[in-house]
Amino acid sequence: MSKSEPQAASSSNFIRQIIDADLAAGKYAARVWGGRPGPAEAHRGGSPDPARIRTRFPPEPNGYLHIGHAKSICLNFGLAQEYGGVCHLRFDDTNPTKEEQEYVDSILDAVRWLGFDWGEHLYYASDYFEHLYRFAEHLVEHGFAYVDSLAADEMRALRGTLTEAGRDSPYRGRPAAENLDLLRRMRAGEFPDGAHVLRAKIDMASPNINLRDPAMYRIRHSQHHRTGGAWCIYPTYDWAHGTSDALENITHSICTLEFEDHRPLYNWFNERLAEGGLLNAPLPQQIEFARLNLTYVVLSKRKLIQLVEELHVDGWDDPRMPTLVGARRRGYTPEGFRLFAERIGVSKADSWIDYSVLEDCMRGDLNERAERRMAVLDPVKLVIENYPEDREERCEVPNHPQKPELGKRPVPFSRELWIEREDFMEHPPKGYFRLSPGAEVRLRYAYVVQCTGIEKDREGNVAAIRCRYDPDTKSGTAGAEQKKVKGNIHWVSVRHACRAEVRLYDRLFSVENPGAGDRDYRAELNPDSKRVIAAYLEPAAAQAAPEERFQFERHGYFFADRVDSHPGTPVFNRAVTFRDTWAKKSAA
RNA sequence: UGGGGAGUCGCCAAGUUGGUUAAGGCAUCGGAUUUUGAUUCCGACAUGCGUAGGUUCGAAUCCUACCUCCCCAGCCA
Repeated sequence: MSKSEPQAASSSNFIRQIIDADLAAGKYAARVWGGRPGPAEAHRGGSPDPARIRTRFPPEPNGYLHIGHAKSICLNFGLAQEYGGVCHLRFDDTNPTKEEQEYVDSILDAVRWLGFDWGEHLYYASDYFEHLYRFAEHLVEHGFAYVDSLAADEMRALRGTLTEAGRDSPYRGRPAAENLDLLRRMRAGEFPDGAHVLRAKIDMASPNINLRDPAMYRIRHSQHHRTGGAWCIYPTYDWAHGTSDALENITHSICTLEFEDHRPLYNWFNERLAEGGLLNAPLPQQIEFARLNLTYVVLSKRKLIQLVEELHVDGWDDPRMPTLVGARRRGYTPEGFRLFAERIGVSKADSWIDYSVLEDCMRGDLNERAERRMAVLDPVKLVIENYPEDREERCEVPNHPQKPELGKRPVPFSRELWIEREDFMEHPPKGYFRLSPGAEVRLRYAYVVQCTGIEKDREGNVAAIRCRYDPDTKSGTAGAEQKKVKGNIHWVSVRHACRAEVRLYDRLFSVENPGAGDRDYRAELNPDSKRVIAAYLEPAAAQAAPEERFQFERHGYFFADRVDSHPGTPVFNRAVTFRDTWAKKSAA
């Protein structure tokens, strides 16, 4: 009953409890594993399953993975790791009209990026088509399935409603031999799409509508991205999913809440096949958890497609998209996502996670790993009157103040600097401790300066700020700390600055629940979700490699764009800002 | 109005074989440290567990009734 060491930060949840109980009871101890997925006969004679549990992440390759999938991926792979099991990556590719290889590739990439490894366990439901077909014949032979020749709308009419029982199809009583013949001819391609469907024979009066003789096979004469034209009948989700789990020796099949009332069906198929000796017991068990809802975000496939197709964003990997490719390009990190998954937990209660929780997880990770740099995003010139025109010097600046082991870098300093426009106020409110007429402030890692005056343009805007520096206050020199000032602002030497494109991203939507009620979510897009500016960077940021991350001091975390950024001509995306208690306080 | 689920602090979420002070995280509010108004650290933060009754020495945990929310009538997954 030994359990892997509990992860310090993780708390109990209902899935861990189920697994703990199963392990304690030895529920899966006798399983044998034939080395690869297969029916009972393929596992027979195999060795005891080396995996204590088997979970699986089963995406349909019909779109890009998003943040909601990240929760499921972390859950399934995380549980397997934690319990000495394995997690399979299985493509649920049972509907050829919606699936494409492009999506397979991007999903593989996303899971790998999140830091998970499926090892040799990469599977496809389409690999099981032959097994499934054989199983179907078995069910037909035993009177558990029949071929229905009703049209889709006729079938719907007989299904009944939420409160009325359904009625039997006139084809429900077809003899097994006739069903078998029809099924074989369906497979052989003798019938057009929609002519027949294979149905499980369960109970048309069941209060659970999923049990009213659900479809198992439909005829679809179309090319499948993996099996090509080999098949013209394709299994439905309900028929393929549980059986695929069983073929793979899955122990805990974790899915979202909407499948709760499919569970009896999931078990129905597997139990019948196990009784027939086609599948190995113990059978997998389906466990449902609440899917992720995130404020300020839409995750529905339909809406994401619209955002891309209607050009509200720049593509699936737009840094504002909640897709994993988008998050990656934004500068979010796998570690941040894993922290997020652990932090939000898992339960069966419908819940909404505030977007700031995700942001905070990213800050938490980025704070640890990102080297610091100085960048001025909204520049105004600062002229140091008493600093010689032709002089320049280097300031030794730590790459990470809390991690001296990350070393230092030189930052050039000269008479004219760019500073942040918002770091100066001609008429400061109380509590403002940056630059203002007569005020003193430290130029971070350099000197203390005192504001002596300002220059304005014709419109009355501040064109330049003038100041004098105190030569005895240079950071790192003896006595530099004598003069105490509260304000500490960053800067970049005008002469040495690198002008670079910086994309300031913000939430895509300006309301918590886009599209709630009857509103059109597209009317709730945040018009300022992307702002492109030209910023001034210190030299050490100019040579950034693509996908290099920095903290721009006093701003937040930035990520060199993986497609547009090049050393010497960097382009940065803002991943996430800092928390800003001053802005919060002054707004209040 | 059929079936299946869920309701514990602003947001998540432990706790559910009844047992005495209802974990933890995030947020928030104080305070300390700080050459990032960041980080870090310390402290505060549910006489209350959807509501109303009941059982009991004792109930978030058991019983009864009720309320609210979510899912299901694809040959989608």
